[in-house]
Amino acid sequence: MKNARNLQVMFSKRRAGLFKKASELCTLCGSEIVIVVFSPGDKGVFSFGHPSINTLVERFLGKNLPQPNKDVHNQQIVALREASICELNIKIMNLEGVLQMEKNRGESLREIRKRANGLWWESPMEELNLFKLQDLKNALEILNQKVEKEAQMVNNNAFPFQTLGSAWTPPNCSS
Amino acid sequence: MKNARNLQVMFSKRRAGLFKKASELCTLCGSEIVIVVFSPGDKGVFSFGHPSINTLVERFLGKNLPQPNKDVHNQQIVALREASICELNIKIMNLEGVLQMEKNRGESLREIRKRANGLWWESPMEELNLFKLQDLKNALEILNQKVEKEAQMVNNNAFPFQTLGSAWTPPNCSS
DNA sequence: CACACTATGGTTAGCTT
DNA sequence: TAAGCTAACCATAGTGT
Repeated sequence: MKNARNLQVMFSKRRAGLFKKASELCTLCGSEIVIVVFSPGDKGVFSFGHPSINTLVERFLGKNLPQPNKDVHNQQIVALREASICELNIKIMNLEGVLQMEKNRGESLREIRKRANGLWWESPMEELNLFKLQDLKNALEILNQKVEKEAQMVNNNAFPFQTLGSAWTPPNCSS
Repeated sequence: MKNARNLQVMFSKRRAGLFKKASELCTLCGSEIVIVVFSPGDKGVFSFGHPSINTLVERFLGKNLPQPNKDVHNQQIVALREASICELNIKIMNLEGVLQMEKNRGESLREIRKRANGLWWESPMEELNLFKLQDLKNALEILNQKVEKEAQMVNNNAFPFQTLGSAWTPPNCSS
C-alpha cells in the first residue's frame, strides 16, 4: 500500500470522508466549518466551507501577500491577476462546499433524516441542482486556468504564492 | 436526542471525530490541513491545524479587519489588543493542533503503526509532552481571557469581530 | 484507470455512573 | 456535569472488474 498511486487514492478517499463528516456536523448541529486541505506535495488545494464563507474566505485569501516586484506595471498586472484569481477562487470554493453538501445530502439525507427530527424536506430539485453546480464549477475551473495561464505568460514567476488559496485541483494531478 | 444539551454533546463528540480524521489524514498522507469550526450559536470557535500553520493563520486572523472608530487613542488600544489577542490566538491555535495531534497519536499510533510502514518510533516523551502542552494551553487561555477582558473594559464594544478568529472556548459555554 | 464491492475495524447516540 | 460503555452504524483498505 506504499506506492505513490495508492497513497493518492487513500488521500482522495479520506479527504472525501473528512468533508462528509464536516457536512454532517454542519447539517446536524448547525455549525459553520471551514476546511482547507493542502495535498501532499502541493499538488492541489481542496477546500470545504459552509455557509456564508465569503467573509471568512476573503480574509483568508489573497490579502496581505508579499509583493516581490516593485515595478508599477508589474504590480498592476499582479493586482489584476490576484483579483481575478481570488474572485474565481472564492466562487469555486463556495461551489465546492455547496457541491459537497449537495452530494452528501443526496447520499446521506435519507440516513440523517431517519435519526434527526423530521425537519428536512426532500425534493427532486436536489438532483438537478447537483448537476447544475457541477457544470458551473467545471466552467469556473477552466476559466480559472485561463486566467492563471494568461497571467503567467505576461508575468512569469513574480508571484510565488499563486496557488496558495486556490480551491482548484490541477487536471494533471495524477498523470 | 433533541434538546440543546444532547446537541451540544453530539457537537463535541463529532467535532473530536472530525479532528481525529483530519490528523489521521495529516499523519498518513503528509498533507496540511486547516479546520475552523464555529459552534452553533457562536458559543465558541474551535480550530485544528497542522503543520506550519502560522503563515496561514496569520493571514486568516486579525488582518484586514474594519476599524469602526477613528479616534487615535482608540485605534492604539485596538491595535495593541488586536496584536495581543492575535499572538495568543496563534499560539493557542498551534497548541490546539499539536495537542490534538499528540492525543491522537497517543491513542492511535499503535493502530496506525500496524498498517503503515514501520517509520514511527514510540517514546515515553509523548505522554510527557501531552501534559506539558495541556498546561501551557490552559495558561495561554487564561492569559487570553485577561487580555480580552482588559481590552473590553477600556474599549467597550468598539470591535465587533473580537472573537472571530479566537481559538478559545468561553468557559461558561455550557453553564 | 476509475469505479464498485466488502470484510474489518472505527465511530457514535443513547445510556449509565 | 462529565466521563465511560455498548450496540448499531459507518468508513475504508484492499481487491475485483
